Amino acid sequence: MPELPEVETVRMGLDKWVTGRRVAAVEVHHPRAIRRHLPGDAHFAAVLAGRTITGTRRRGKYLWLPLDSGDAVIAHLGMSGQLLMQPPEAPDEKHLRVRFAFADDGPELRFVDQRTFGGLSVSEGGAELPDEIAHIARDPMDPLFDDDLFVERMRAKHTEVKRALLDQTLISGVGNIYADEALWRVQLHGARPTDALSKPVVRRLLGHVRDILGEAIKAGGTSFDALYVNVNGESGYFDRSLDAYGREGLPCHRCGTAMRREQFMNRSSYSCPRCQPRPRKSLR
DNA sequence: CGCGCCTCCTGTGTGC
DNA sequence: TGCACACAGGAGGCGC
Repeated sequence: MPELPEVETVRMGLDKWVTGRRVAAVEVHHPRAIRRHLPGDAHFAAVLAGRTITGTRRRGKYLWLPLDSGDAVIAHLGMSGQLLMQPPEAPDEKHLRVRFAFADDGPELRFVDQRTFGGLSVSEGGAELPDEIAHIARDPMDPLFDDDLFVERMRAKHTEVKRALLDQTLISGVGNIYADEALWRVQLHGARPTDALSKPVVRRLLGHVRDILGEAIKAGGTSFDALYVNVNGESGYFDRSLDAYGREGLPCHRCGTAMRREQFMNRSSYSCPRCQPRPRKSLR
């Protein structure tokens, strides 16, 4: 369940392995792994062959590899995607979707994805910022993220605060886990209407989001099972310090009340019934 | 146009 | 033991 910290961990791990290397050949093992590429898999592989990767970039949960052609390879890990560096002789993973072999015959880059919610695509001229992800907001770790604009935009929305946190066009990089963690810290129930939140509360919420993402990057990303593994093959361990996510029935780390789980947006939300009371009036 | 629901996908865990 | 089903959930697409 990679969110921003996990994707950043992958990006950092990948950077030293792929930057400056020339792609020799790309094999697509599963058509669904290539997204939004109408010319097809063969074309995808053809435009990448012979290109040199010039770096690694990220916005929110999206990752891209700028190429010397000015194009870029976009990657989204979805639920279970992994980007692994493997020696060419290593046996294929069960869910290997795409293989990048390099001209130097060194370690391969492999995209492995069990649930195929993730995918790769080529962005023409997208080395700086792919058009395909231009609609994704800057993430709060981006030096150019505009705090005032975020506060203004959130308060202008007519929705619930957790929905807003998960809206990647408002703020990117936050997923279900870190949204619950930030809401726990600021002591808000996720169903609280955004337009009724004060500026200081939204500002504090943003501060917690930023803190949590930063802490998780430091810890190397969260993981709950073997699905998420960073580029070096190590699982993250931030889950040891979670206060809300996955803690149904366990005592709140602040007041000791048993944490609750609710269905929200077709997924689980965890909160403290005492510190995060449900709003009296839900929307509509 | 804003908002919110549906769907895609497969391995794991649970209950009968 | 085996089957059925819930669950994990990011984000594009679409309906209201």
